[in-house]
Amino acid sequence: MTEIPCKQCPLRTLPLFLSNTAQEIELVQTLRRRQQTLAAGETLILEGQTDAPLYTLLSGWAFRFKTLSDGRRQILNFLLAGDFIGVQQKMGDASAHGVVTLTDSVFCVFQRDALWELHRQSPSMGFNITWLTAHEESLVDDTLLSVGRRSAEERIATLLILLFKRAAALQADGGASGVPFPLTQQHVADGLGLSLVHTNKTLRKLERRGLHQVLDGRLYMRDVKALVRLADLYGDGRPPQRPLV
Amino acid sequence: MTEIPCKQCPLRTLPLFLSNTAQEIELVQTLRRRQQTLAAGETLILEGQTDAPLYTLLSGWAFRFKTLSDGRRQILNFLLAGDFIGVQQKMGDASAHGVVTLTDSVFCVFQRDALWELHRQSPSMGFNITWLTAHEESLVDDTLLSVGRRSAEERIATLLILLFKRAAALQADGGASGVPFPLTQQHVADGLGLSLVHTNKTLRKLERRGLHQVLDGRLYMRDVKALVRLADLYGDGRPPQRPLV
DNA sequence: CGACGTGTTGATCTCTCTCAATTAGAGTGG
DNA sequence: CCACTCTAATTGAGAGAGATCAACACGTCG
Repeated sequence: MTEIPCKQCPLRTLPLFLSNTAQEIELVQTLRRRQQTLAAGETLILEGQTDAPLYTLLSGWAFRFKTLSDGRRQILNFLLAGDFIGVQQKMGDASAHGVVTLTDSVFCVFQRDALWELHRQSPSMGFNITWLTAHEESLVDDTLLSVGRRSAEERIATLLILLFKRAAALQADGGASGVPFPLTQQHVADGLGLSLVHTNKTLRKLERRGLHQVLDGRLYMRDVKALVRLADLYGDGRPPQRPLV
Repeated sequence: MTEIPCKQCPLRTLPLFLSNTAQEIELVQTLRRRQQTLAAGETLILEGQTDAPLYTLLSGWAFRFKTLSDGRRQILNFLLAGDFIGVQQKMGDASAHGVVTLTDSVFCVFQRDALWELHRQSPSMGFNITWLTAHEESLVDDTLLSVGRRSAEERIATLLILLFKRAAALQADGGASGVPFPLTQQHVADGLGLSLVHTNKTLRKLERRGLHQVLDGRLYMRDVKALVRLADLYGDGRPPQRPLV
């Protein structure tokens, strides 16, 4: 597979991403070491691995996770094209989480001090990385709210909506034809702190109620209103309604 | 209350914090607008508030949280001296979470574009902020693992250990005399996705078993080994033991 | 002194987990 | 083409961790 130069990175043309100056793109190109292709289900970063480099997910889906010693696994968040991987660890540190692909994926691999060089040579990109990191945290915040305080039904509705939104933003039709849904029910369970069996039953219940449909590896939203109501998500920016008492 | 110049910031002398050049301190001083004092239980940032500035917690305890419209609350993480607050929101954005104090607290308030100025004028401090942000995310990751996959006992053990560690790092004796513990059981419950009643029962169980003690607003660790075993926390860097089958 | 916030405990109730079994592809090898 | 194996999805049944409901104790405070 031939490597695509940063200048022609397919992600750059998406409306989701900021446009950069030619200089900035050149800088990124300098720091990029190579591309790495992984098949579905393969491990990019081992939990506890030291000296993992900085990656960017160029295409495909993956997820970050942590496990307990008896094997219980919690998926921390799902990674889609454009996401950073490995900002967390200080050089020399053990990675606090593993990363595994959900689909065949391509990653851009950066030299280990890329994060610092990026800050040093382009404060504006450094600022963006801080912001992206903070934004990723807010995704984990959302999941924590779900797992801590939402019922199984509500959690699943929330996950479907949020994943759909993210995936839809990456495709031209904005999700009209559904979005890829490469997760198994085990992934959904591990992402929401539920058991596999209960995840299955809840997923089926919502599907039978006509709220959504997973078909052939794609997710279709059939009743967004009902899902949003279930998830108790409020439109961007509007403050949550507090209880009247 | 007189304001302390950054040069004499009490946090700077703690071993936990990086030393900065005189220039960097001068820069921070420039961007700092004022100090703000809040009593225990007061709100620093309202959920959904727009244009919240950037803060730093100079002294005291606080927490970030999100709520559902029916009042269910999830505490995302606890904030101790030295923590940043408000890196998440892009300017103009609504804050995705609220911040409330647990004790009387003092915050440093920065002008809204401080984050950008810091990056622009000191890439090295910008880099540190990225790292701190990533580190805060990893705290949320830890909590998500707890809430998603640990039992009530395990969650509480985990929380006690992690809070103790953070608080102990801020005091001279390293926690030998216990650490402040300004949380009510409701806070513990909201931080761990448990009900108040079950939190109480579990807390009492661990206390009766001699694992810890909460006395007069301070937390004492009585059997760290047992707590660590319960929490399934492994020492820094050692990879988790995977199940043998 | 009554109101309120916090902690405590007992008694149910229920949501979700665990255990068990079945079905439906997809891939492999003979 | 047909067993055979594996993974993922599905469904039923029973069990249990944790939620909810209800009281009460204690200290603080106006």
